[in-house]
Order: sequence, then C-alpha cells, then structure tokens
Amino acid sequence: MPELPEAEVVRRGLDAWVRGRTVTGVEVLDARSVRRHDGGAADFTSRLAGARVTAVARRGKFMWMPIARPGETMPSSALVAHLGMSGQLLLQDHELPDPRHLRVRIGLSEAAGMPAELRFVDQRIFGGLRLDPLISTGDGLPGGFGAEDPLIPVSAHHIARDVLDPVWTPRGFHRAVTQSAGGRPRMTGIKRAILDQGLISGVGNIYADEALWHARLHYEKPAHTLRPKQSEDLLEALIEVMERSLEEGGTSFDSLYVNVNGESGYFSRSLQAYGRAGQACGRCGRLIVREPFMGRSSYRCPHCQRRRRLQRSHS
DNA sequence: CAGAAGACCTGCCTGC
DNA sequence: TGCAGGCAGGTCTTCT
Repeated sequence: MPELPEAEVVRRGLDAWVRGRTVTGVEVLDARSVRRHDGGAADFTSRLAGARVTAVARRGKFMWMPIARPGETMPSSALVAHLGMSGQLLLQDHELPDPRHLRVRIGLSEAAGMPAELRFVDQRIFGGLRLDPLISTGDGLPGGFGAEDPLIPVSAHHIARDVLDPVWTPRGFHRAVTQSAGGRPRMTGIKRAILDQGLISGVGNIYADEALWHARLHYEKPAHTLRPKQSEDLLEALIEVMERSLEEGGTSFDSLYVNVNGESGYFSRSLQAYGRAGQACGRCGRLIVREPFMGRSSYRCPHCQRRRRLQRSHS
C-alpha cells in the first residue's frame, strides 16, 4: 500500500529519470485508469504525446509532472498520477515483457542509459492518471515537493499541505485539527480528522494508527478536545513515522525500477499498532485490539489509548 | 456545511 | 474442488 513515504520514493526516482524527457507515444490499455481524465482516453493520449516533462512534484499522495506541450515554453498543465492502493510507476525498457496489470504505457524520448518507457501498473485500479491545468496555489508557496512554482493541478488543489511540508507549526496544526473552516470546533474523531486530506495530506490508515499509538490517543477522541500539547505530540509522531519509513523504504530502489512495492522495511520492522491485533503493546504489554472503523479497521492499545484520559489525583 | 456511508476494484484468504 | 464471503483501503460521489 503506497502511502506518503512510498510516493516520495517514487517521486525522487521519476525526478532523476524522467525530468526533461519528451513523451513519444501513449497507449492506454485500460480506460478505467484514466477515467478521471475529463476528455477520455483518446484525449489523454493525444494531449500527452509530444509533451516535455519539466519536473516531478508531489503533495500528499498526489504526484504530478508539469508538461510543456509543443509550442509552449512554460508548462500550463500536468500529468497527474495517484497510485491509489496498488499503483506503480515503473521505468522499464521497451523490450521487457508487459507486467501483469499494465494499464498505461508512456514512451519517452531517448536518453543515454535510461529506459524508454514509463509504465503505469495498477492491480486494483483505485489509482489513475489524468491531465489537468495547473493553477495558482493561492498561498504563493511552491505547490509541493519537487515543485518550483506556486502552481498545482486543479485536481489536487483541494489537497492540504503535506505532513512533511515545513509550513506546519504546532500552533497551525492545533488550529487545523481542533477547528473546522468557519472556526467552529471540529466535532469528528481525531483519526477521521488526520485522514482528511483537506486538513493535512499524506496520512493513510496505517500511519494514522501508528501516530495515534505514539501520541497515546484514542482514534475517536473528539478532535476539538485536543489540547495543544496533545496535537503537538501527534504532529511530531506523524512526522516521525513518515520520516523513519522514508529512510527505510528509500534505500531499496534501483535505477531501472522506479518502484513502490508496499513492502518497505518499515512495514515489517517498526509497526507498533497497525496489523498487530492480539500482539503485545510495545509500551505496556497489553494486547493490541482491532476495531471496525469507517468500514475498515483501527488498531490500538486498550491501555495506552483509552477514550478518556485518567483523571489525575492530587491527593 | 460537516459528517457519514456507499461505490469503485482485484486478489488473497478462510470456511463450508 | 469450487464457491461464497470477508478483507484490504484512498478518493469520489451521494445522502442526511
């Protein structure tokens, strides 16, 4: 399952190998993978062919490549990619057999020692590609990691700043978590809040559970009840789990395989809560429990992450 | 408007 | 063996 750290590994790989190259041809093998592109597969193909990739940027799990179309000096649109649950962007030689679940093939201009094709592979088709106009971020800051200009694709404009974005401060995060748009108290549970990509982006189910475990918070704790220290701990935990995962997952990709395989070392070694139902909590030894949540699962320690904090006695 | 729920997908696993 | 059902889950749409 690609989450933010995996997406960043992919971004770095693409930045090194695809930036500056021109699209020589496009083949959409499964139209569902471009279903979010407004004009359909034929329009996607014709508009992408001949375009030059000028950068590779990312915000949360949205990735995009600004493209300059023939006659353009500056990119006005971008190839937007979301990996969904099972998406991969592979850089491979044309001679290599098509991988299982290959959905879109993008041919690239020749470059010394570099593979000729960018391949979008996606088993479950939750991910996809599309072409979108670039618009202003509105805040004057670069659109995301790898972006130099304050531009972002239309389809990612509603996505909040990334967990690893330096714009986050403890105070800003506290306000974002405890208050909704109009300054009203945010009544929903804290896990729903941090999974809301319009509040902070890049957090998925796994890292949400991990960060909540580190911060000793119950996932249903009403977001508006977080005290500044609690939201500060939570932000710190989010950044910590992302950065550690990035370190461990970022070591295992080679030049010909711009990879996301969902099996970074982090997943097997460092998870404290997610997927550990029935196993001992690393802090207190109580058994981690799995509970239904939002149609899926939440994992927590029933001792460290209680719904209500213990009342402190001053006697 | 905030929040909740369902839809979209395939492959793997379990139970009958 | 075969089949049904559960599970995984990010985002988009629809409903309250």
